[in-house]
Amino acid sequence: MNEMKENNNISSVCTNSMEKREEKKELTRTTILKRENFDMANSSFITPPPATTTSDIDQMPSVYALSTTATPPPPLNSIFDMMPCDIIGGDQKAGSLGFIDLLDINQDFGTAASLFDWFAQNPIVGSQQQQTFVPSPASTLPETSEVLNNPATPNSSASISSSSNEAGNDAFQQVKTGDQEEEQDHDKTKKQLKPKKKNQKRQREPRFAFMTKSEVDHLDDGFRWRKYGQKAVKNSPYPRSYYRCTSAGCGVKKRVERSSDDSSIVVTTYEGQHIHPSPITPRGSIGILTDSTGFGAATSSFVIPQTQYQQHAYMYSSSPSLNITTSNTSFSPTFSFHQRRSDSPASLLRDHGLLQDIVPSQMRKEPKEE
DNA sequence: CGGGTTTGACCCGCGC
DNA sequence: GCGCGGGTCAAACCCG
Repeated sequence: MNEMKENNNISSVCTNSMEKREEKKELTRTTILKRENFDMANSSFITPPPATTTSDIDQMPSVYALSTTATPPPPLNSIFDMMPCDIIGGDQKAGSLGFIDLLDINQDFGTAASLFDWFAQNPIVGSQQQQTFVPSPASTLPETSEVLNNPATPNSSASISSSSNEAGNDAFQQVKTGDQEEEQDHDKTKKQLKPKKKNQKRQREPRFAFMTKSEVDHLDDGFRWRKYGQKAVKNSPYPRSYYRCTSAGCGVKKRVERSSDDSSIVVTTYEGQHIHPSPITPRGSIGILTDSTGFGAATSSFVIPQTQYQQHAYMYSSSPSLNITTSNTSFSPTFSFHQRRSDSPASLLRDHGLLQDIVPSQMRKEPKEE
């Protein structure tokens, strides 16, 4: 109970105190993460090496990578090596993010103004499918990466069907086709539908997770969220918070929790797709921006859980001299906090904090427009 | 008073 | 079948 209280305090501080948020904005680094099977319950995917002072924000940029073996994977050689992004498919055991569906991220996000837009434009690749994750010549974590072990999907945007994740894909399709009402009803009349569920496996929308090095639990991503639940996470001193988009008809949810191993890392999981622009921003506030020039800022912290059996984690220092591959299929997963009210703490964050670190300056100058 | 948060209870799926 | 744990509900509470 006391533990819960403490956790609540953590959460409250982060979500309620604008001043605190503003105060901590500089301590925030955001990362989309790429992971195959991240066991959220165990939160074991990150174990910062002792030698590294993860608490020292100034130490960033840094890269977390994982390996199932005791042998540290080779250093990351290109931006692709730490390309983070995943889609977590539906139809999964709640809470356990095993069998995460990966999306072929070797694609051009250029036409998508937001992750959600991108989702809408690109089919999901099921978990049983292959992912062309990192076309990096310096394939890191070869022994651990299912991505690398799996044959790459030649045409990422082609394959949708998934043996085990059709439910998830279907859910996604529903979103794509504007069939949100069913999902909404599914939520709102859940209890009424219970009898049905006996025969019908619960469908989950694709999920997208990213990790943020931040002391702020609930990052302001431009959308308005209502917290509808909080649960203690097994084997973690930190609770998991559940949020739902407050926009009418929008069933997007997100979960926020801290890594038990590294309290400075926040794992945010989005589920579903917004059917509306951000109430604060003209477009979805989370923007995937194509950056063929690489990470100009190169100061982000990339957390890359790589494997299903994460047992070891290694940290690499990413340097500005990263070998950035500049193919037209490359993209830099960055979070773009678009236009917002100038007096909002988020704007401060954008202007002086996180954004500067994670979004190359040129991209900040001209946000994607449609 | 409306909207957001907290929190205990409940539901459900899964593993044993 | 049972227990566990994640996810959700909803009443109570808080706050501006």
